[in-house]
Amino acid sequence: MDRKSDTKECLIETAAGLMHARGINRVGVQEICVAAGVQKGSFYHFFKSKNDLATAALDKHWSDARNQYWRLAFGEDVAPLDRIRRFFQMAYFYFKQAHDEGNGIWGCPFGNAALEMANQNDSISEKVSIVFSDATTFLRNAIDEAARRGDISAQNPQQSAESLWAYYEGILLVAKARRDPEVIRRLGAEAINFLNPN
Amino acid sequence: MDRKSDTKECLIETAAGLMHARGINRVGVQEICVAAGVQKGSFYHFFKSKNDLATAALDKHWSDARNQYWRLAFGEDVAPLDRIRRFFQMAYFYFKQAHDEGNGIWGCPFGNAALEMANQNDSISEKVSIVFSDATTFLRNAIDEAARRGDISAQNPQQSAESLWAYYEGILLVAKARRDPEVIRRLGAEAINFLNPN
DNA sequence: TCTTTAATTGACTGGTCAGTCTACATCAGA
DNA sequence: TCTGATGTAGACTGACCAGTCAATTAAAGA
Repeated sequence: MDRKSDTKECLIETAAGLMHARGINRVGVQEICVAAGVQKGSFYHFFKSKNDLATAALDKHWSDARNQYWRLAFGEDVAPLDRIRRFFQMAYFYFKQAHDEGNGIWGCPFGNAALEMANQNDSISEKVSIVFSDATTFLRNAIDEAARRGDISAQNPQQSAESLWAYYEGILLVAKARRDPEVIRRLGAEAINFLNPN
Repeated sequence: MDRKSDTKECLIETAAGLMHARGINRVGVQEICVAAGVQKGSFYHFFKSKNDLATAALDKHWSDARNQYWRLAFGEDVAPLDRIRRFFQMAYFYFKQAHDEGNGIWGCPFGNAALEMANQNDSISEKVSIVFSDATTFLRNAIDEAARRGDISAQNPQQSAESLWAYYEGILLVAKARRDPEVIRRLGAEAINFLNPN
């Protein structure tokens, strides 16, 4: 069934882009259908609701980010603290490029969705929660390894990882609010201070 | 003109509450009017648009928070680093209480508005930007004083202040996403690590 | 009292949007 | 070739919503 996966995949990709750019609530099903070259009837053949599609779009965002972004940043070719530094640098490059190409700063799709849909849609909130945990684990692993090497003395590695994640989300929020990618570069460089490296 | 200020003020207060709880876009003019006991025509007598009211609501949020919250937290009765600690603790108590009363965790009204209205409404974005700068100044002043006292060695106090603010926004975002006020307590306690106190 | 301005009322407009429904097309397997 | 499942098409429904408008009332100054 090529048609099925084509149409469905196309809807998810289109929605992922539009919803990241403008927010879930501010993109219509009609608009997604037109952009994807799909009729409304087909849309509701594959998805039982718009939130269903939004959840699928978040899934796609995460699997993409995980493979093309996180795995690279946290590759074991450099020391663990450098992986964290690289993660924040890559975030800067990514958003700087998007900004220079004329798109605004869209921020973190999961953070955006969390704020937009909190207390409104459970399946999306759950998805965001899972992504947050998954992301924190990447940071946690690097922190653990850094502690094992003696690069830092981590009293509470899990909490440090959660703190770094919150910091990352905060940086993206401020950068989006100020429409200034340099925020990510400047504040991202401070991230490692959190861990009080030796 | 008592009527004028009464009706207008009532609309602003009602809108501030509803919009904080559910987001600007998800509250209708009609709903605000009903909750405030005001007719639609009166609404548009005082405000030229819904965004106009939203901006006024943010103004009220900030003047309230500034007077009842920030001034208290950053009172000079304690050492500057303790003011920052107190600020994060007060945030925890505030959101914990709201959570226990059955309201969800609504997060920071300015961060919420920033993400919701970014690339959509300039007057709201500008307002948020001003509030962010103002908030950062509170943190900046405390950091400067701490550095003067030798409690910390601040190489770049402005950047440290911005980092702390981003961290605060990130904490509230994660707490809202996870619907867990304890996030604010746990991660808030780490905030001061950023400044590498002596 | 008369006049002008401020405030209020609530029906109405035009538009948007999520989701439905019925009819039709395609295709795989029997 | 027939059949049933899968997918496509797009008009339609009903709800909602921001903003308008003409008519009315209240207050304020001369």
